[in-house]
Amino acid sequence: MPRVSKHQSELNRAAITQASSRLLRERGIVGTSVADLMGAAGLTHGGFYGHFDSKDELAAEACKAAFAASVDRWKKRVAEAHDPGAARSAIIDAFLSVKSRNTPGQSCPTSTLAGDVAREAADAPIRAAFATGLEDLLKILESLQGSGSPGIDRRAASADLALLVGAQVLARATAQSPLSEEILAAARARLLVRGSES
Amino acid sequence: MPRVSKHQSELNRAAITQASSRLLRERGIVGTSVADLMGAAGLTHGGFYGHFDSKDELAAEACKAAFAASVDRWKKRVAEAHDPGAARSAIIDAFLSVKSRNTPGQSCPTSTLAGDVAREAADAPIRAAFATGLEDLLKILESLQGSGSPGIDRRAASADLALLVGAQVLARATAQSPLSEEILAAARARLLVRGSES
DNA sequence: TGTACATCAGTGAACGCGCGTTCACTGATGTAC
DNA sequence: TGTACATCAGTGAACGCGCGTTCACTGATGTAC
Repeated sequence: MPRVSKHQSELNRAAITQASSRLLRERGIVGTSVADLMGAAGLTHGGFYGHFDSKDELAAEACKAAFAASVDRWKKRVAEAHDPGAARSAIIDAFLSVKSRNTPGQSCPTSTLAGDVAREAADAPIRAAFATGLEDLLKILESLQGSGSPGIDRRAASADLALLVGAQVLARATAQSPLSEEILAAARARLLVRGSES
Repeated sequence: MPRVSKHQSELNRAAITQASSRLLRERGIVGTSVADLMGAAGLTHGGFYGHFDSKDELAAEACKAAFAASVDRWKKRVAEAHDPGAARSAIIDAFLSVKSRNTPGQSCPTSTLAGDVAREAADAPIRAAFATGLEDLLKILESLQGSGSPGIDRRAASADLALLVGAQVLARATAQSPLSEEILAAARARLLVRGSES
């Protein structure tokens, strides 16, 4: 059934972006085909280039969407928490949860896409999307540190995020082994000890 | 020139494993073809299945080789250092160096292969190789913590490794941005402050 | 030590398949009157 | 409001290409005598 309404076409584009945001996190950029992405949005592959210039461009859009979802989740946790330290703890607990480890398609793109982005060309559009999204998340984490010094807060946020990402990446790579939950627990312990210190 | 001596054949197999160890870290498992791997070892693709049962099996061998190189490097640093704390610092400095960021093919597989391994099937042979290699590195890091408690040393080593891996993975994904070296420096600072505390 | 020949490491063409991208086509949408 | 028709979102076949794997072949290796 060809020619769909303008409104429906916009919904279709959004469906492609959302489905891609999930699938690319689950299977990686190289591991997912355009036909897979279109199929997950309920469409056939031929219509793809009516919405996007290339797979690379879609990957960047999907990356942006994934970061936007993480930013929303983090901001919601900040709004719901009694104080910055509690918000930071809530973000850490959710990030390092076994549920998050088992559902990469819903999880933070910092952990699920970093390895893919690292192998993209220097001018690949997803690189800019990744760096911008990472900066957004860093700013939120920075606001929850409370050392009194912007420079110290910034460094603390960067180290927090690196520890979160490394733990989840290693936990997923060792998911069949006891090492996996051991690493999540160790990272959580170090992050929360630091949190109560400051 | 067909039929090569038994000795040469063993050298060829080792060359395939070594070249693959580098290429798979640089370009990823899905991003590298069997022809690429054989070509890098100076051979043509047809002979591949005389040495390995499948690309998956080679990937596991290449992963083992990469971990063996890391273990050797870490042990060398331990042997050369005046005390465990200095060895830990030397390992951290090397792991988080810009040189290591820019040469993923020579760097620790924990940071370069974790994302790929996370997407492999539960029974893929590289998963077992990765978990075993990770355990070997953890044991070395554990021996350098010096808290006096094996449980605390173990958790500290796991958190150290997660922070190292996360920082390097994020640094590579943001290599075109100032964020990259900022993250490496923040991780280094947190790890070395902790080191001087204990 | 020298010869005859079976073995088998490596080659390169070929297998079926899926990739990203293009394009002629279809027919409902949406606009001009 | 109703009709005529140009537009264009989506379809599915096709493009050239590279993938992992197989296989008939080659000729140096290595063994049996």
